[in-house]
Amino acid sequence: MVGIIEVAQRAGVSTATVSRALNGKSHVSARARERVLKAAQELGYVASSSAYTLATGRSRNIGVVLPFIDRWFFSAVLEGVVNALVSRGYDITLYSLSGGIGHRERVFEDLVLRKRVDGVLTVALKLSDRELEKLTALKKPIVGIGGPIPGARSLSIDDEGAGRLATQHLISLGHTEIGMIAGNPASEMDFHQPYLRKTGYQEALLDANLDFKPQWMAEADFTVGGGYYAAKQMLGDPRHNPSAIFCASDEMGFGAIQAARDLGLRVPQDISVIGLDGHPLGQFYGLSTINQKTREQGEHGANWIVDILESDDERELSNIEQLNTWPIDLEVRSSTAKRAREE
Amino acid sequence: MVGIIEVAQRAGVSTATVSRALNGKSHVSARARERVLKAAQELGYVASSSAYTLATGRSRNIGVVLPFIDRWFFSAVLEGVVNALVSRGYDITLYSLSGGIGHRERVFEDLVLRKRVDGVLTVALKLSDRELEKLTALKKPIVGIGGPIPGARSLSIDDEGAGRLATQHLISLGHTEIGMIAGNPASEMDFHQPYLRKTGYQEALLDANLDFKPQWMAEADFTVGGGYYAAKQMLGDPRHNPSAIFCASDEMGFGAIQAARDLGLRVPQDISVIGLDGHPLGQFYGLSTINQKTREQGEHGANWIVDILESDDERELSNIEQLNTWPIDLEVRSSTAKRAREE
DNA sequence: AAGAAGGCCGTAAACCTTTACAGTTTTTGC
DNA sequence: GCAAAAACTGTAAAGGTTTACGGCCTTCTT
Repeated sequence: MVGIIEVAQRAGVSTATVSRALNGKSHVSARARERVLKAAQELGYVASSSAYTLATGRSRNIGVVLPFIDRWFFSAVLEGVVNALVSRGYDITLYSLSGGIGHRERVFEDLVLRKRVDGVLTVALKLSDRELEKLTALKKPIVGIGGPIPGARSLSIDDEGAGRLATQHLISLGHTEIGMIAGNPASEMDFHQPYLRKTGYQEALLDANLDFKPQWMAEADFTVGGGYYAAKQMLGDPRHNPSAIFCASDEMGFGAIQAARDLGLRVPQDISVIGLDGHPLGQFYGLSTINQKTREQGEHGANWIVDILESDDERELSNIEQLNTWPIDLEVRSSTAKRAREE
Repeated sequence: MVGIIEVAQRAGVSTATVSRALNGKSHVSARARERVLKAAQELGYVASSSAYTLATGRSRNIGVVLPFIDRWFFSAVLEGVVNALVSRGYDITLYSLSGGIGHRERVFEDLVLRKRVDGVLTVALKLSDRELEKLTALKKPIVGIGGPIPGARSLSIDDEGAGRLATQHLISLGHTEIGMIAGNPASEMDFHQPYLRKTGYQEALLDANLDFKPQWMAEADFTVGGGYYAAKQMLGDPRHNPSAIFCASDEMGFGAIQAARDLGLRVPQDISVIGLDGHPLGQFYGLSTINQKTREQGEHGANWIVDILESDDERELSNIEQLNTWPIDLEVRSSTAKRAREE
């Protein structure tokens, strides 16, 4: 195994100089630097990261912990995170909590803490006091994506505002009987996004002095199938079917569109549907949506935590934002249109 | 920061004993072990992983490199990999190549090699000779999922056989005009799955003495939208529209079903569709498919590489399989049925 | 031309653990 | 009860890097 000593010998300098040259530090003459670089290149030398970490206390590694991986939202965030971190020269260590009970505790106690990572990025997780305490005790920066973390920095959309905006879009098209397919408790993330989105919907109705009927509120599990089933029940009942539906996720929106079609309803002539996410399939289905630019959220969160890590200066650090409400876009496509139903 | 020395002092033993006790080695008395465990618990001690790695040369960390993360196949594999590795006490370092050119080289040269990982798991990647050489030179085990790697162990389905089986299923239902939506070169993975699946399809037709028309072969990019567009062209042409279609991915199958419906064709009465993947949405769409049990592939690959790492014995090592063809299941749902078209 | 300043460079300590080896205690067999 | 074997324990080296500190050499100023 080729180590720093071999490089030093070949370049005719000391190991200290090699280290300085390779890490781009100053106090190295141009000539020495060049020789070191050449020697390292020839020997194919790369510094051992464990030795580096041991000596410096930094691992250039961020722990990312998610509840699931194979659901669209999470994999999209992760994609953004990975790209941003690689560009900035950081590794990522991945933890998923989907392995069941016990898993979670193990992740936080054992794995994250062993000085393995410089910082932690959580996605849609509410940390327990104990977990938060452990993390802050180690002075590791934490950034949460997808919900506020008390006592730590976090980045998320305004779920309530998003629900309101989606509903207002439907109202602005003249709809007065507006249904919603919200999340159900079983699928609740740690942050109660479902609840917040529902609140936004209700507020928008209230503001517009519109009726609200309990039959216009259904719950589903954020999946296409769940949305399909819920929409079918709601739209299939001739006594009080709405003329528009707001779905708390795009995937449920896809299901709702399908349900409408299967019931012989045309979208958007007979029924308008709006989702919330910005799922790539939305374009295919023509689903109007609130785009929360998921991948960019991941990128931003990742850059943010690196900014924190690399600002040694205390003053500089305090310039870094503490809380970030991520902007959302209303994207109107072909699944929403002016209300056409005769009274 | 509490280190092994503090634990040793508190337990009244040497650091060597602490290390042995904590790592479950033998040659420690029950009494000493107990005291060490207690002291460690009280102090909240966890060993520094970098020091551990430096001393032992093992990192208990597997590098996983994928071309993309936010596509279904890859995130499903990843989910399986993560679960399996966490259960076995390994961390995972994630590398995605989706960041563009240059990225890939950097990943292999810089990151993977720095003794950061004990082994490498690649998904749907064909390693270049140089990359393979680097890796094997370091004696790091490599396992590839989703295609054979010459000179390394790998795990994949028989893509050709899968294509044949899907086609045979359609033939067995009496179909004689069978189309295929294959992958296009732009979306080709490193392993030419698209090509292999196409070959299987053609062989099945040949075996059954069935006609093949060029109009029955379309290419798409593995997405729902791509499948939709391709199917619409194929099914919309009254001169030679097939009565069944095999799609090289489930997502294209979803698109094909949608295209058929939009053309007024009933699935499966007018047109049968079969996919290949085992995508969770398949159940919703009633899509018949070849299930390749993606997540389990990930789990298996992960366990495999850990088995290799933990078999110190040479003989034991040789008992570990070298190549694995992953079994597939034909899952017949409601999108395929007996040919009903009159001649 | 001498002194000062500052840029370079090397030595060696520090980072924290594991483990070979040697030394000590306990157990076992007779 | 004794010798031999086994089990346990401690000391210290090793693992590969970074970096504080001090010394040396240039270069510039006056």
